[in-house]
Amino acid sequence: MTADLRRPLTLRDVSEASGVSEMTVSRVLRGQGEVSAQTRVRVLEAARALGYVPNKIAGALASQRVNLVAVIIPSMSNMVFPEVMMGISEVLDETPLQPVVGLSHYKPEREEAVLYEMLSWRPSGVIMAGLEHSEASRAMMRNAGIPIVEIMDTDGEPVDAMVGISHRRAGQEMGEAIVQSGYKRVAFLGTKMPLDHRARKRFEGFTQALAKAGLEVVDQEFYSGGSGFEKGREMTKAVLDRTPDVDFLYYSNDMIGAGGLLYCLEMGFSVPNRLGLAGFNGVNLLRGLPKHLTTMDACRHEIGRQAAQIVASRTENPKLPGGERIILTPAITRGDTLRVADQ
Amino acid sequence: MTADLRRPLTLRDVSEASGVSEMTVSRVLRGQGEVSAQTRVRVLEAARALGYVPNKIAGALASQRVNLVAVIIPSMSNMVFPEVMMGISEVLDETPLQPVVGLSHYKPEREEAVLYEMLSWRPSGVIMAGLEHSEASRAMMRNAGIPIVEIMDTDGEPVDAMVGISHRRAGQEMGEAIVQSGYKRVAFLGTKMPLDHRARKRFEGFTQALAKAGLEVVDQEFYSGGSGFEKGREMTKAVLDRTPDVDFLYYSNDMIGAGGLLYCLEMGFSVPNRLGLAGFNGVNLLRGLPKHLTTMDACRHEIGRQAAQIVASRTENPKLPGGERIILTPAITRGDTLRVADQ
DNA sequence: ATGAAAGCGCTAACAT
DNA sequence: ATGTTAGCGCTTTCAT
Repeated sequence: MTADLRRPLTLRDVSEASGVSEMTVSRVLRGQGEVSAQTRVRVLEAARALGYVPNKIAGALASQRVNLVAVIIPSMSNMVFPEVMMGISEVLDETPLQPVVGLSHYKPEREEAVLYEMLSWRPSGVIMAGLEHSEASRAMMRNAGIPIVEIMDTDGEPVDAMVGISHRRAGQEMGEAIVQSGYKRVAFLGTKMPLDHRARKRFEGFTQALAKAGLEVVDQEFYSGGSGFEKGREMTKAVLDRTPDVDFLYYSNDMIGAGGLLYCLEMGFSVPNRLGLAGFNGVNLLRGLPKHLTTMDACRHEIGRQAAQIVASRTENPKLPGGERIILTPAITRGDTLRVADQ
Repeated sequence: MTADLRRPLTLRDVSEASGVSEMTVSRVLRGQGEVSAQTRVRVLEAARALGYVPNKIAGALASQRVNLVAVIIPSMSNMVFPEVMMGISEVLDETPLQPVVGLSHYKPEREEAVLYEMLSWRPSGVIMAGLEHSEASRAMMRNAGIPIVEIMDTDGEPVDAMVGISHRRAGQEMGEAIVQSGYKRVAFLGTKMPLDHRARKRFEGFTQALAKAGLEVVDQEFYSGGSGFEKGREMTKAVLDRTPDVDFLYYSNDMIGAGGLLYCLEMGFSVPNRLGLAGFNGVNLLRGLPKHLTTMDACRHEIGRQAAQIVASRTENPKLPGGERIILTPAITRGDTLRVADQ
């Protein structure tokens, strides 16, 4: 059935096989324009028989339309971005748009290279994690002439639209909850800040909330590299050895928080009375630990949905004004590792 | 600096701004062909000043070359594929090739649609998870005229190249190790089989190994949906309630295995003496649990590297024969949840 | 309802 | 070292 030439098939091949003009074949294959039922069938059969796969490169060049949305995120391996992706996919699945993912590995220069590469394919929109980018990246986004949505973080100025939560506020709220619960000797455990702006902002909001209550972080421990349980254990041990009278551990993500929690339970600490813990992210993978870690949902799924929705709407109706600002409000999941407020 | 027209910039704009022909501008921007240092500088400056981003669509159409590698995997959310992706990226980063990921969500019809979509962009190669595909998918891959590498699994016939491990053999070896250790009443906990061919093959190899020792699986429990600790706990509880005298639990992945392990320890079972456990995958995220789960490394990183290497080599040298078959051999990580052989 | 011509923005191949 | 010409495989636009 399949003609075996060592040349990719073109519309012309389908046209010849079906005896219908290239133009009409194109119309059938795109399901666009008036075509008689009869010719439609002839074309479809010929295309299937030949095993024709349209060349979107030529199509895109001719139509000046590319149904791709560039999604640029730091990493896929830490459980937060896959959930954002799901939200994006859910919404784009209802449209002709398709997400294409690029990874920056938290490096601005890599982010810039990925952005350049993706823009060179002329996507319909860009969804980009974070608000901190190289000046060149910002310039590219400003000049791209397509919807740009910066996601996750809202503490700063987007190039165009933004969807996210205030990480400063998130840190603040957790700090306040901890103060409310009567903890006094609080430690922070997290990623090395320069690498992760959102963690830094949470830390800033957090220390600010403590300061309001006259408290300071009594110890801190930073790491870089993948976050697993073991990292959480090690860091927790380090803090507890160094500062035995600490009474609260605030982790910059749930994964290290969970590792820390397991360590504390093993060491026989009474959680949350002698020692409280909290993480960040609401990783539901972790439900099933001996105790539920207190955490805060970062609204990742909803962020993905809203960002995709903005790109979809603006693609469908390019006259829309742009500059959307959607600030979601995360809530604390109290879990079992923060004692109830003591007044 | 940046000219502000509402039309995407073209090579011609850079050509006019620099007073150099389009062709030479193209050569400079691609770093190809002899160009005097002087004109190179003029072109580069003009391009940067304008904020020109090349149009790869036009470039690809003209050159008939697309430096994209289609990677089609079931999902990103279960920790096994991100590691494969890292292996792929590591190798492709040394080449002009770029991975583009598509997700099948374990559905053959979705896989087919994603493949069609990706092939329509005329990638340089395809890396596809698994050996089981719809007939139409196999036909597309056969006719694509580019390197096709099927990964993860080697129990079957690939369209072109394959890189992976034998999951049947992996199940067998774990079964043999369990028998060796003297366990007699073994249960299996895993995904619903039709959804996951590799889990099914492990199960088949596993039961076969038990059968050789005159044993049968005494209970089994299946689930669908995301694998988290909680699923593992629930399934484990179900099995232990139903079959209290079970002495070994074999899980189809480490995530549910870890949930099960936590449950067993909480319930006070003596692990690995009264009750042994094993998982599959070697998720190093999980190091840091109270006990190391016995598991088997699926060589995911190496699979990614080798697959990418095949695509890279064949892209660089299209005359290579193809049909590569790379079968990796996973090893058991004994951990703390399988008692030592008792002869 | 169908077709013919022109051209999308680049690069291969061939001048010079 | 640089320029010219002719497409790449489609879709847009305009005829019929």
